[in-house]
Amino acid sequence: MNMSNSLVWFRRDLRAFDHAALHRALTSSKRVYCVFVYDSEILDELPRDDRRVRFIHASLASLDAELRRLGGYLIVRQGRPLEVIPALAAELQVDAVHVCADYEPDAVERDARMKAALEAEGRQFLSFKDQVIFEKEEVLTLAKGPFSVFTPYKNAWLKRLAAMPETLASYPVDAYAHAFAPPTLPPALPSLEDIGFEPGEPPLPAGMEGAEELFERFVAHMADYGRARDFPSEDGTSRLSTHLRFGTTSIRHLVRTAQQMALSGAGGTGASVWLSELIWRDFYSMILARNPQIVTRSFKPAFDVLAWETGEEADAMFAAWCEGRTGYPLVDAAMAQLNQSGFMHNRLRMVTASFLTKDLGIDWRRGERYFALKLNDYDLASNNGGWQWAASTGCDAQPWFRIFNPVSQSTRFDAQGDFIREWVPALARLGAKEIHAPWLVAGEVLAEKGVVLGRDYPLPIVEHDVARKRTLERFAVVKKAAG
DNA sequence: TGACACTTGTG
DNA sequence: ACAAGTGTC
Repeated sequence: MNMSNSLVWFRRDLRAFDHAALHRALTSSKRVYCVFVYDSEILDELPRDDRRVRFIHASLASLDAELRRLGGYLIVRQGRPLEVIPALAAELQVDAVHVCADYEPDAVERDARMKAALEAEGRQFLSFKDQVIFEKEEVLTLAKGPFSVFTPYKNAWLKRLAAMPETLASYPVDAYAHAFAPPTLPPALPSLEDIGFEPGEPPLPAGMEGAEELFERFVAHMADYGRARDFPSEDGTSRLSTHLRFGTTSIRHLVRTAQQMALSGAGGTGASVWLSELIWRDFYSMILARNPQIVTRSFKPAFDVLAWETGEEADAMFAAWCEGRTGYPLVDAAMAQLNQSGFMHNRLRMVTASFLTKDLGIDWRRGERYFALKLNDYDLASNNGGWQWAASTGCDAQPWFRIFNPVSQSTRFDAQGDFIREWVPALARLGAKEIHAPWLVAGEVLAEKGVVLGRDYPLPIVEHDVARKRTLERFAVVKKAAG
């Protein structure tokens, strides 16, 4: 016992099991307090019906309930963390503030300032790896350098994990629960209204129970994941991204399960395909941690010379993309899914990102910001990585001359048109033959099914084959510089 | 974690 | 015609 009082500051780790900071605090202190701060600087920017705030709010209730079951409780404050945390640390007379490390550039800077502020008052700021399996220095090339291509990174990652299986060990909480500072008052978490938001339900099952419910359902379908994950109408993905974003589940728990299922054969090939997706998450986290400039610049600097479309017409095109009015049914269905639910299937993130950057010639940063505003699972590292991948400006990017055809993506991955019909009601009566490219269908046939293009559904705002040629020209200027 | 233009091979 | 294969962007 080297400390009397400790404070665990929860950020994107909203759970009370397998938790690095909580485990360390409980095993090193006599009394452990827990706090979450609604960061007013972040909240002020959000719409009053923000789905993620609802998710956080519901997840905090789950976290507080579990902490109380264990004998502790959650303190919830609102304000600027750099003011709230040091003040609370002084009020509770803690020796240390424990956190799980956050690798986003803004968080890294905030935590550095927090550490300085706390140390100036004689307190420690202790940060622990929790939200990734391997941090940026842990998976390196033979020459001890960074990877920038996924496949060799993945191979080295798997090798490293095989050499250090203890990396997946849980950080137990319940066995050390005696160290929780007991609650002095009954639960009194702030309501959504209290923090200035409209009341409402979270967009998906929230909290630790929500994560486990989704995971159990997914595990039962793991064997088919490799195939089903590519078809947006099948709902074959885990849907755990939001839980990974807010730490209502544990990455070690997920990787452990995926690995066991892959080794035992219980998950077919699906388990190892899904494990790859979890490795992508570590990969992009590492890429961002090592290259914080990619938030605003291309990973490959040569691509910063690209002349993206700007001006009024581009703005109108961008608005049409945001609102799902491009005239390409799969793109519009995907944007409707995003706008109405806060989720977008991964296949469609690629399709819509390719459409914005390669068909409309609009800067990937504008699309990245729009996704940041809308996605429940928004994670800077993965979102930036995905956008730069699609725009061909990133590490391990698709070659710039690979341009998705929005119609063939539609016929391949939504062959029957089921996904489009679900999200674009105007096209609900069209058959599989007509729905992918309605502008190619005779007007009388469309009219029979209640569709007049330009009235009930837009004409395409751009011709794909023309746009494709423009994009090849746009990128030709960096052809030599970037290989 | 493509698509396209163009070729050759089949009928 | 049209599938299948190949080089190119």
